[in-house]
Amino acid sequence: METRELAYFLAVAEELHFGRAAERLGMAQPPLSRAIQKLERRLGVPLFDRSGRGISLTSAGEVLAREAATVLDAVAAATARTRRAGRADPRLVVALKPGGDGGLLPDILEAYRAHPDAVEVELVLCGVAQRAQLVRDGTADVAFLHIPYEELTGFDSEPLRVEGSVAIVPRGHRLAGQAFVRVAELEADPTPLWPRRHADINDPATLMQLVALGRLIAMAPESVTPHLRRDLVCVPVLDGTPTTVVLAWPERTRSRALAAFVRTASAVAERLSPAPG
Amino acid sequence: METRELAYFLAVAEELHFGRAAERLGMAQPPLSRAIQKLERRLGVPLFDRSGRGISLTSAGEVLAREAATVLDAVAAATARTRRAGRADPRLVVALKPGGDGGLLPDILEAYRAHPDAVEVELVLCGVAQRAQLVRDGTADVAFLHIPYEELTGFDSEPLRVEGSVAIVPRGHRLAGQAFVRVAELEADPTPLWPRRHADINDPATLMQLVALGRLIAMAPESVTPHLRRDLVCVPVLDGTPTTVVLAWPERTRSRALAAFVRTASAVAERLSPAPG
DNA sequence: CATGGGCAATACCCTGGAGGTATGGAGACA
DNA sequence: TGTCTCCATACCTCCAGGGTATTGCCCATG
Repeated sequence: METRELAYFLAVAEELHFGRAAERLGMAQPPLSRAIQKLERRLGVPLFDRSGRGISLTSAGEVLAREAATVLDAVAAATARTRRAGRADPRLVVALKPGGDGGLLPDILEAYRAHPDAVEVELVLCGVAQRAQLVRDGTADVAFLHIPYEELTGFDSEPLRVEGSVAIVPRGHRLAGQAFVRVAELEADPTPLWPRRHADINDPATLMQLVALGRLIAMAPESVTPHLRRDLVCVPVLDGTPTTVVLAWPERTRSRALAAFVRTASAVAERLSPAPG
Repeated sequence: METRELAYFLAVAEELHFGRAAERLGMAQPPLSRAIQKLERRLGVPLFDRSGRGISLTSAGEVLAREAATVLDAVAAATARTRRAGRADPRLVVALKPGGDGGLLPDILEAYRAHPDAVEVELVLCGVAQRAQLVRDGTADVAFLHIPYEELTGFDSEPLRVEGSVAIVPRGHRLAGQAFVRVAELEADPTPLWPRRHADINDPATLMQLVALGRLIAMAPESVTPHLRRDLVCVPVLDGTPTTVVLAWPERTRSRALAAFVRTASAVAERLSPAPG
């Protein structure tokens, strides 16, 4: 099976219409029909039900749609990773969201620089959704992810640090003076608790603004504390879900530079915090 | 990048010789050379060092070799899974080694049969090395694996049961009467302890024969006990590494039949043992 | 029931590129 | 320096993948 055929198939599977799929692929409909027929003949299995008006995926077709997407992702990642490995200056691309390193990054970078296998480190600061994607598609080598907020499917990983939860409230807030709170207290408050009820806010600045205005109370890993606006304060949440900061990289990857980075990061995390993972 | 090109590249990367690679691929050397050149041009990156006598992989080439293997495995798996999904009678193929189900399989099968999404279950009994491979390459849907003896890389999994370790010794052995032993005692014994020092024995019959002859002491999960030869006995190892029996299936897979099987197995395991995972 | 429209399949042609053969050319080693 | 090895280049062939024109089938609609 050639990747071209898989791309053709996936286009038809998504459009469920040979004509539109062909247009999307920049080709005519008949060769596309033939390519799919050929694929079906080779696999010995029908992929589409063509019963009159419109087509639909057979169960085999549904399986192949999934698999084809996997393969095409892997091919795209292979291209990106190979290209990057071929650049003259070897670099390690690290993806993280601002403040998403649990405060460990400066020490990790300093310790890593001393390592014999170390290469230049490039930091990519990005939003929450892109981070894992950047590693999956080969743009980045490794990312700081937060469990349980992000999926580790398809990654190898190394836990670095476990963080407790804090509630973020305006400086003058009723809870601001307390030594700690519990989740139940926060939920009892008339102010909505993020991310329990407002999972659709993805921009931290917006979120913090809403907190400052008293429209929300936010819960976050304790490492956000140093980066917080001055008009907000943190209160530890005793029974909040702990967050684990992990380094995640693609399975089967084992460049010396990456291995050194992971080992350094792990050592730094262990040195800086009593109980890592 | 077409899969054909990746296969070509991988052949050359493995042989490190265009002539031999071409022979292996059943083609002439010049078109192979050209195909690789084209690939290098498209990627914008040299994949081989061609400095006189012999060739070698560049660092980009090493990356692509890994990635190409991943892609080709994914393509092979896609073919196998699609073909199997297209067969008239839907089946769930379960791979396990004899006795590798932790004694759970009969109950799981019985419970599964009652499930609305259940399909015919086909059991593939196989050796330890093939089990994960069968799932990876799409021949099987799901396998019973043993942690930490087997890698879960690339799989989703569900832990079913945690088992203690037992030492296997001949019936008349010095340790046979004891209520339990510790690893240190076993290591102190002049008889070599498997798998610590004899990891190269893969055939259980051979292994058991060696144990019966007093040439080895074997450590294994406790669920081997019912299948043991009558001339051997088990002694619990108090501080032996516990084994977790898990169900493992390919990431991103979610057929109804498989989901039903996993959920059933998990429920059965929870019912039969106090503390699963 | 007849007709028209939408859409995939078929028929037929054409071109680019994959593959083959012959040969060149650059190191390595005697 | 000559020769051997092995990859690259030159040149040719042919087929597979792509295009255009058309048919065939199903369904909707009057």
